[in-house]
Amino acid sequence: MNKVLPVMESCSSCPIRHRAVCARCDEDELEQLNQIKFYKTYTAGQTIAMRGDALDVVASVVAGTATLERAIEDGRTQLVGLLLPSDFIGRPGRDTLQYDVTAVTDVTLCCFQRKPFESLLIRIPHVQERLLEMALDELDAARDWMLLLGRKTAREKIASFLMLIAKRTVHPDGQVLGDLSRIELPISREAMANFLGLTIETVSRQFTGLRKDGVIELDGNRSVRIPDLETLLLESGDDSDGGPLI
Amino acid sequence: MNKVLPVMESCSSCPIRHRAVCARCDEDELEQLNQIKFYKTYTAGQTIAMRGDALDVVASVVAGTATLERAIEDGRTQLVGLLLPSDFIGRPGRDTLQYDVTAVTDVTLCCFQRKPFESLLIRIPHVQERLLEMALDELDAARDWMLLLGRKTAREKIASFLMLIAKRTVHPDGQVLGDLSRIELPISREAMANFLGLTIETVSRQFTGLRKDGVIELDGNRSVRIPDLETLLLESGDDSDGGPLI
DNA sequence: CTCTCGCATTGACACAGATCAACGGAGGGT
DNA sequence: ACCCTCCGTTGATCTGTGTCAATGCGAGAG
Repeated sequence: MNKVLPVMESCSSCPIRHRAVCARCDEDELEQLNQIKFYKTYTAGQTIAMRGDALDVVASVVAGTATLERAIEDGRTQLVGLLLPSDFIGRPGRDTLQYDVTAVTDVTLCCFQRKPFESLLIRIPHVQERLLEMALDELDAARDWMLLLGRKTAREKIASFLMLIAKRTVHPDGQVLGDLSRIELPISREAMANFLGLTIETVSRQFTGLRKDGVIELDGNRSVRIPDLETLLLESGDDSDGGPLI
Repeated sequence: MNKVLPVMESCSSCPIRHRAVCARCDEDELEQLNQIKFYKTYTAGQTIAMRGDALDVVASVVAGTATLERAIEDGRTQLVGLLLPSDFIGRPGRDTLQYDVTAVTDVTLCCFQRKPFESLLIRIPHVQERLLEMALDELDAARDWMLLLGRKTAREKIASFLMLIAKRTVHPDGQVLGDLSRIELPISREAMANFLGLTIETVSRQFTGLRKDGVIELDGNRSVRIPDLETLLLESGDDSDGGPLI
């Protein structure tokens, strides 16, 4: 757990700075936020919260990966969100959770009791504004995912997922963490299947297909090298126009 | 267009009351909102806005149905939102649109110039709060739809869609508009297919299937009678536990 | 070192839904 | 009345992905 410390360090100066919630906070406001924050850690596989639970905290992911999922009784499961460092969990103004939250690796959360956090929002309106912006970003992401789930082929789904992970392999402050052409998959084949609306077998087959076609190279199960990001983008079925790749 | 007037009437007292944005507005605040609002109408089939357009207004649907959709170049299209009366279009803080907005029937919008609306938000913070709440509602809806797109069968998708329309066949103030067991489909088979991630042929076949099994009765193409809502819910694959049907 | 256990891969086959194609029926213009 | 067009339905067939089953493989325990 040592390697997460630097991130926690940065977190301690402003608890949810990762997504620039507090970009405009002054010293006094930061101090107020710091007073109500605390850290909590979970081990891989542990349930963080379940659907229907009372939601008395909001939190931001400091380290590790968690999933947000929705299931039907017969076992079918859909991953509706992938929570990577800097992502936000829980909502002011909501008192129950709609989804199951699970730690897929060891996870460190920076938490706030919801009630004090909400009162703070009233005093610091630009944080409220920022929360709306974050919610709208998530809404856009969810809608893009709807296009993927409803209209893309298995191969395009895998390519899109790899692009997503590549894009997220950057530090919150904008710096690229490592070589983009080598990414570490944060989740298992099963979680990917549930994220993409596929089965593990199909996920596996598509990985082999992309490997045989030279689009990706596999190094173990969790490490993927991407010789050419542009080729992968082409495979993802997304519009290639407009804007830089990352 | 005569029949929409009553709704516009109610809208004129508070422009976006439909989703209770202004539930807590006092007379003065309502007056401020009324000063910057105006109405705009579109005819069936007309494009309201396209992806990438500058977004200089926000609006609420007063009458009619519009769709929010995302497409890839090869023609594949996914409907990412269905806009019924009381729904909100456009976002404060965003200046371009991410999706195509199309009127599928004649549509009346109650619009606000975005900039004045945003300045108003600063002066009326509880409206900002309400916007966050609305965004989170939409996020939940989008995530539920992800489960449908990724994991449900064609029959379940159709049943879920019918349940959604049945649920929305209520007046914003909570009163049921008509008999819930008879619903009018607001969109064509093609739009349904794009909403559910299916083809028109499959949509058609599932309708016939549900009709033959006595789950629904069809009266023309756009009118559906539901003898037993509970049966339909069962077909939709949703958890039947918890809460009233509507 | 070997045994196990959990995850991933691969193969054979089945099937839901897509695709291709023909037909029907309502509405609107002339 | 007629035709024409658009939309929906139905049928025949194809195919991508799911299902079932066997095998591989790395990590941790003993």
